[in-house]
Amino acid sequence: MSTSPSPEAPAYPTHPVADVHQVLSALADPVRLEIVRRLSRAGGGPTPCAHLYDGVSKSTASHHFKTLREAGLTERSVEAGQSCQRLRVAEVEQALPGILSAVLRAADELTEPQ
Amino acid sequence: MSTSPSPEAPAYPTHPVADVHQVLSALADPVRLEIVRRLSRAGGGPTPCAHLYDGVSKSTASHHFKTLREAGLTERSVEAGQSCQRLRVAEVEQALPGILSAVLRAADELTEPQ
DNA sequence: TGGTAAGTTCGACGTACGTCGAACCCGCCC
DNA sequence: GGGCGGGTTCGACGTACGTCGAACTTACCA
Repeated sequence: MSTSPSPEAPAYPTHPVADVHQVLSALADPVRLEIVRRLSRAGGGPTPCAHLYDGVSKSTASHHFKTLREAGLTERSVEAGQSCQRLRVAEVEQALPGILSAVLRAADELTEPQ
Repeated sequence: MSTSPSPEAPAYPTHPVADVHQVLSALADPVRLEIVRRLSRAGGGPTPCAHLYDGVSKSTASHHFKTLREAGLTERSVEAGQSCQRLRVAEVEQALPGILSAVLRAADELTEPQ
């Protein structure tokens, strides 16, 4: 009752897209870049956390999710009881035109040298 | 060996453009981003080191120049006795299409908010 | 032949960052 | 109800990074 003032308490607020420096720092870490890449592959929809990383512990991954959210690159939601992240493609493209797509392309070419 | 083995000893070799991670890291530092911005403003030609930074010591600036060179973003030359840096626009654009221009644009808009 | 100015290199130092395990929370479903 | 799997938070720890001043090199100039 008195505990929750609003029906949906937003414990994980969506941040505005941060400045170039912070966004570049967020994207510069290999683990985070991979998360963003998978999010992009997922077609822009909310994706369960567990599908987004390999090789690091849950706590480390959670920390990276937080960093990405604070840079405004992703937002959190809960779908069917699972915590999910979504890439804010449109918002990021508007704030920092071209950066996300260029970085994603470069990352893809690194992975698939073709 | 007191003498140089080759007539033109390249003490400061030009590096190939590094991978996305290293380039993003290089660009993520505010001091380095400013250096790159000024280099870009200079029209792509070699620019004396002293014109490229404010607020940090010479040794710190020299360290940042080295980081940029190792990421393949810049190269060093000597013009009229002065040490100069040049932005490798074409090479970076070919290796990582769109990234440099997008970052530069975002940095400019940060500095000149329209 | 000094002297000065510009750059680089070399430690040193403090802070920020990535990483982990443990503890905790929350929904599910046996 | 009790256990379980997925996430988050909280220290703690080690390393990487940005910063500086001092020392050194080189080039230029009086």
